[in-house]
Amino acid sequence: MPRASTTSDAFNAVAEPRRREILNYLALQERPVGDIVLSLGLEQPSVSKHLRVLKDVGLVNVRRDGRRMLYRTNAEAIRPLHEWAGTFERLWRNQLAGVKERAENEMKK
Amino acid sequence: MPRASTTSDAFNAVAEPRRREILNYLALQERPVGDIVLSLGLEQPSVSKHLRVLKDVGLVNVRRDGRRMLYRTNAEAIRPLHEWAGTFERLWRNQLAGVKERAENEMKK
DNA sequence: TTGACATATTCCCATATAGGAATGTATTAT
DNA sequence: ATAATACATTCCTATATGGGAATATGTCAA
Repeated sequence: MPRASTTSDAFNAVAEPRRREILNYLALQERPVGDIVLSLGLEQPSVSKHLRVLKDVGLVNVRRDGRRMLYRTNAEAIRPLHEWAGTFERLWRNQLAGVKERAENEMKK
Repeated sequence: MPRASTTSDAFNAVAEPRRREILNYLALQERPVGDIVLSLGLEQPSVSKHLRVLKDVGLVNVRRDGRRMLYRTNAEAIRPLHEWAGTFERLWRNQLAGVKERAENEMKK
């Protein structure tokens, strides 16, 4: 069995660095495809394909404006990721505290 | 060019659902491989392979205990994910506020 | 209508999977 | 030394991928 499809969920979709860049870029304003192409320096078909994946998992919304398509990040779809990662927050705080404490004890010697 | 390797970074590594389950399971205590096999109901080689990926990207730590290997989640390595997703937090808050407001305006009509 | 513009899709290909089965390696017990 | 235990690795295969190139689709302008 190969890897799960990139369109199977947000986790798989954002595994690709360019798609994360696109989401960053589209976070604050909706933008036409051409702007993404220019700003991120990717080929147009490549951008369209990435947008397709992002749209399929609901990470971006689209609307037509004349002959342009305006895309925008749907932040809500990123939330599950943030929440899953957030369940470990306590742990890294404690782990860091432990490291710090050990370092301080080391100083006292 | 195919997809980036699962071991290329934490984002790719956690795209696989079973690996997220393993990280959840190993979050609070270190555990031997056999426990993971029993608890998650996966085949042993499969678990070993997933652990290899997680170890390669630093998402778990290992130590030997006799003939067992004790694995534990390294929460610190999950942080970048949490932080990247967190940059969108404002947005989904605003977007939700917008939805709520629109709904309330609708009620007033 | 024809052409230009903006975006999407298709085709081709090398590559990295995840699972299953089988086997290898390290460590302890007898 | 030998067996048993606990993991790790290898081999196999079907499949989804991302990039490049070419082409298709849709919309506006003249």
